[in-house]
Amino acid sequence: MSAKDIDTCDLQCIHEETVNKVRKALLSEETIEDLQNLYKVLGDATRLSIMNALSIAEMCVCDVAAALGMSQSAVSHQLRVLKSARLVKYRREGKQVYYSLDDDHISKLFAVGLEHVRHR
Amino acid sequence: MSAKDIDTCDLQCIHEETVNKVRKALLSEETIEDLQNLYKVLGDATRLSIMNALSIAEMCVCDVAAALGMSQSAVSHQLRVLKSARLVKYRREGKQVYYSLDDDHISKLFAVGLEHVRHR
DNA sequence: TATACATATGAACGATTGTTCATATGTTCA
DNA sequence: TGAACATATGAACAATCGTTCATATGTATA
Repeated sequence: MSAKDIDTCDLQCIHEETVNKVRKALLSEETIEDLQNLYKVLGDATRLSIMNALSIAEMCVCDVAAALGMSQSAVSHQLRVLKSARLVKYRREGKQVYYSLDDDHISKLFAVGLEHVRHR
Repeated sequence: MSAKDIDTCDLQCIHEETVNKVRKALLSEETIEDLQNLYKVLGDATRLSIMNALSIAEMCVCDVAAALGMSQSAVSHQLRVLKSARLVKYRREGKQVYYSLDDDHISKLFAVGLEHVRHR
């Protein structure tokens, strides 16, 4: 039974004070979920490559596909995901739609990750 | 045929200069893959919750399980993932193993994400 | 308005991932 | 050394995700 496990654990191993302190200070489930969604979007090589490209220049969908050697469809699908996570923005000009990183804040997200990865 | 598509695209829509410029400036595939792995690890509510908890206090596996209402097994599995991404470190003390965030740099990763999520 | 083209979207398939359950490892203390 | 306990790990199943293929939408131009 899980009740038994928890009890056993409560009695034998847990630092109750720490656990209570931590419990009170935890972020809300909603915030954690938002963070999860953000990082999940960033956790894909295709999307990171797209963001990498857009951090260099504003580009239309076709440009991105050509630069990365991907299909138009795949790029479009992923741009949609990036857009709904507010990581990229777009502007329409005639038939083309030009995408770019949403703001400088996004580059920072990218940069902090890079720092970690390169730090050994 | 994909060759036809690419040609059509090349002739009709691509800004060749931009594409070439971007191609040259792209991060290496290896770097992108490292970034992907990092963010993928962060892109899970359980692991974020664990990191959230550890950012408040160093804790043993049992404490974490109790604080988050999770099974010991699930916590252990995820701590392993966090460990291999160098996001947490541990020290053994008797039967218990105490985990904490690997360094202050990790809190920054967390914080930058939070900023984005909270910014509207 | 009809055609061409850039982009978006829906369905479906294969691959990846997180949990659970069962059990193994490793440490302490009698 | 043997029992108790904290932690780790392996296998397997369900759920989630990214791609492809086919097609729809929307814009410009003849």
